[in-house]
Amino acid sequence: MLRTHTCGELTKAQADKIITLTGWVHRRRDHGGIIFIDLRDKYGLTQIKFDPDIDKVALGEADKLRGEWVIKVIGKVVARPSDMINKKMETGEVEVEISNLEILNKSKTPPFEIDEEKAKGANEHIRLQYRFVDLRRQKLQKMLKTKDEFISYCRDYMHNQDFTEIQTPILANSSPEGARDFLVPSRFYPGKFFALPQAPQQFKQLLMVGGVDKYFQIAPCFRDEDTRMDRHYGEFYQLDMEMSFVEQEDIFKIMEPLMKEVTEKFSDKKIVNLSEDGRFVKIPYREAMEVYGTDKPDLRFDLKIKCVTDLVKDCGFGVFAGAVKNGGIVSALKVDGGAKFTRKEIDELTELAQSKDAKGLAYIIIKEDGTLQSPIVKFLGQELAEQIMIELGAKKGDIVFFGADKWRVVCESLGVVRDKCGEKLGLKDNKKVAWCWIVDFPMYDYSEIEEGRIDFGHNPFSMPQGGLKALKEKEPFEILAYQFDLVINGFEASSGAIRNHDPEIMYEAFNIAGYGKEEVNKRFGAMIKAFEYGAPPHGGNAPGVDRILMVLNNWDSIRDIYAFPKDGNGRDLMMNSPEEVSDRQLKELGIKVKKVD
RNA sequence: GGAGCGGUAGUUCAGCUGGUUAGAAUGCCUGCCUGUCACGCAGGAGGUCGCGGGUUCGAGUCCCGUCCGUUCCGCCA
Repeated sequence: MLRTHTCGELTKAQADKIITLTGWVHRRRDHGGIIFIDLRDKYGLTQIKFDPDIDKVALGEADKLRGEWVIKVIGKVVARPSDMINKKMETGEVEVEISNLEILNKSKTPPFEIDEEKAKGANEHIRLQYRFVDLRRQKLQKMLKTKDEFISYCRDYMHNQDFTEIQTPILANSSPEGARDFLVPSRFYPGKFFALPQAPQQFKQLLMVGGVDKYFQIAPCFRDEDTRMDRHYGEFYQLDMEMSFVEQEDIFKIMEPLMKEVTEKFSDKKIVNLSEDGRFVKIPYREAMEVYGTDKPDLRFDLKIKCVTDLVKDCGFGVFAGAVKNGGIVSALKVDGGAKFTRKEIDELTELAQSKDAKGLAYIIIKEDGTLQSPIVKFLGQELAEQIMIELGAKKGDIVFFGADKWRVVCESLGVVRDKCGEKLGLKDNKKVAWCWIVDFPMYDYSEIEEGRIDFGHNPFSMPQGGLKALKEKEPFEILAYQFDLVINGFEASSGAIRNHDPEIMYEAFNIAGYGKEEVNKRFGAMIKAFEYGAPPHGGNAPGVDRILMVLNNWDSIRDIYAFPKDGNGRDLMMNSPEEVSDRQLKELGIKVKKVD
């Protein structure tokens, strides 16, 4: 080792020892006759000092030291007198009087400062270009460590539950998950392509057929979709797991203790909103949509949407009565203390609702004197308006928002309004974690692409509740699936399902969505074939490692959780990828690139 | 693909209804300083105000176009 100690460990216990430290020049305070330098490494900061005029030979260019130079120093640990102890510093009760200095590497001045306070202001674009410098920041060092401990904790837990970690192929084939694939051209078979897995879905199910019984993997997943604050471009990691001979509840019972433990271990948050028996709350999809306006509700706060269709279906207000007449619904969201919203704030909420296709956002404010202020009361009539307020339990100082439209539009538009109000009123308490399961997702949904077509609601491999009988007898949109999501503070942490392991049910399920037998055989041949050879009932899920860590640690962006993240536009600014490749490589793969200007 | 916001010193930003030589903080460079710890003090360098066009006596500021960044929607577990 080049060093005897790290910059984070010296205390007065080592006083008078001769030691060697290495690290980066973090900060320099030059007093002429004495120079102080905070030397930094992963472990902390230690103040070293020297008189640049003494022993010029041993100290060499000590007086030229600049920020981020890498140095090695030999010196004596000195206990500081009591009035010079720096309590803000872990190593503040000592300093090192150096007698020898070696410059291991010089550094240009980085384009931003490493100092935690100053660095966080710097533009992400430039920090990503210099990620190797940015990683020196304490926050990112901590992130790498936390992520390592988190993954290691999950591994231990799964192993203790008798799960086997198995690596599934990275070079796989295009899958039906719904996202855009990353394609990898095949050299042996020009014109054919591998796809990077969007999830190891098919492989893990095949492992169940293979008798593995309990599988897990910290699995890389690849999706070529646009980024978001909680969606990293290209690749992300899931704690992917699957088990045989289980029902939905068995999966919950494996996952819940782990999620509780990691919440306690990796955050300073308190778990709220558990059900009476200490379990995670389960909310059916339909209820989640109607009450919270989303399938990933933030349950840290209690704002609820209530259906008022029956109250207003015959009222004189055309917007409400008309919506009901057209088969839609009318719902209301009471926001306690929302009367203080300004006109501008209400306009912003209206725009938000409109982003989910609402035509507008009606509201009634109950002023402090008890009168109702609203553009719609004159249409509703005073009596009905008051009746609605009573029904909702609205009081002075509250505001009530209304949605009147098709079911989905009403739910989703009031859902985004609910979420925004929670944020505006400070109800999203960072000291709380609200986990919940969303269960009973519909098996099918209307296609958004093609009018009148039936599409899979979520994952096509889920088992329909009621099995083949339900598929044959029920209206497609009435059929529920053993399909569930795990939600944390308004973020989807995981989705999972009991799978469809029966070829006959599988063909029928796909048939309803308009896929013939041949097409199913062609696209999922391996799975169907495997299911014809004794597939056990099985199910599983796959919590997103990065996203859960992001929520637990209050990190603002999923990009904070990666050592080398892509930027918001899917580029690696440091490595400059993606990049053009040589003509030779393209030729070998039989690929011609059309130049786009 | 659509919408909002933004682009001024290495970095983070200010710059009003258009008006002399475009500022601050921090960083950087030089000098002084033996107790600082976000050291201090004095001095200095550093700008094609993203780019192109227009309006105007005059544009960082107004208008149009364009590029880039960012967040959201679409998309996506």
